[in-house]
Amino acid sequence: MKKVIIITGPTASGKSKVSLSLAKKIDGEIVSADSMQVYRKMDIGTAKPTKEELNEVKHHMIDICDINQDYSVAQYKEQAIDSINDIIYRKKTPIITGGTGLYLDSLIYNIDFKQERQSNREYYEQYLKNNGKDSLYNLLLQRDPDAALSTHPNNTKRVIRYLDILSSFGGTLEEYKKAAIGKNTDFDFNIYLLHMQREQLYRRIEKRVDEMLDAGLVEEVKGILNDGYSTDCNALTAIGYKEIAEYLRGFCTYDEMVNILKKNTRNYAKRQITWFKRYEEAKIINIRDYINADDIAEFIREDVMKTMLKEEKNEKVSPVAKITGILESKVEPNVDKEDIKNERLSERYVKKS
RNA sequence: GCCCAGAUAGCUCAGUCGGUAGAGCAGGAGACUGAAAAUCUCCGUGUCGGUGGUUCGAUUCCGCCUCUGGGCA
Repeated sequence: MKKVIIITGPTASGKSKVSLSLAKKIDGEIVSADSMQVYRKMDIGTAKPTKEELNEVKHHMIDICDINQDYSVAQYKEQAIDSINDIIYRKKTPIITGGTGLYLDSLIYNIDFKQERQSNREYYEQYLKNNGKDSLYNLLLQRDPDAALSTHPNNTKRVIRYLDILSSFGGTLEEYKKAAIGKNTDFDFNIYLLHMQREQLYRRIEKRVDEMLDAGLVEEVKGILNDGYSTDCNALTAIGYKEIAEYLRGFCTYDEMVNILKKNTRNYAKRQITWFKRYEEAKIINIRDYINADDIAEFIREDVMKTMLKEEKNEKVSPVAKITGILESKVEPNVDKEDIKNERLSERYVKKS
């Protein structure tokens, strides 16, 4: 199977540097998995790689659409898969880097977004305006009770999405999901998750926000707004852009804006961490065990080589080894769920020897 | 030095006509399949500043002390 490396982690954990270093070591190319770096002109606030870095290593899925375009996972998945195949065809290794969990999922689980015909989102948005969220939720409750119970009436965005799926798909949401997933991908993903102490991460985030502001983030946002883009654009709901737009409109002071921006970034990082906890196959790299990004990249390079060797061996000796492996990994019956999770987390930690 | 107002959750504060307390923010946990940097859910025990007194019982009333504001000298 074709080896694909994924490097992820919360915002400001240093993904870009590590992937850049790794790409140079193994003659790889980087495929961004970031819902905001796809937009042109949004450079500072999305922590996009610099021009020099973009020249040093080939990057994909960056600067591919305009701010007023509505981009989505469906498009991302298709384009990213094309890029990955192209990279492999040219005998190079794809390195997927980014923190947008949904985009990563679309690749890892090979989610098929092609089964829907057309969107009725606007219809349901209008319905919500006219009848309120409870009525909207009742609509979903009638059409697919399980789908309704899997979300909350207040989450109107998701309620609308589910109604939209059901209106164009036919079956239940469960059936829709089954149809979309479950197919094997052509790729063998090695997932690396950058991790650090929460306190340290928050300090890094705050420092990076200051650096972005020093680098002229306010000017960047001002420029975008002067170009006539509406703040309703999807792209401009990004952290950094929405807060500064508010500040420029005079809704808060500069200092208030900075604090809100830092807080929103912290909260975002926390949500990302929650998402990544689901990647049980991921190897967790505690950055405190390494000297710098280069050191982490070197570890990943060696680790990928090791897993490739192991897989080769397994293919010759294998089935038995694989089966015993499964038999040995029984779960103790009366251990707390939380304990199992913590145990798994610690098992997944990889340290430099 | 004197007068006044405070001292309650990490922060800002509410409250208990005396029966050991609760909001907002911050923070934590979680969900997530075509907006995802989006959207949404759940989570509040803290010597109620210290110390003595009154009382069956004090964070609440009274005294003293400490600290912080603000005013007068």
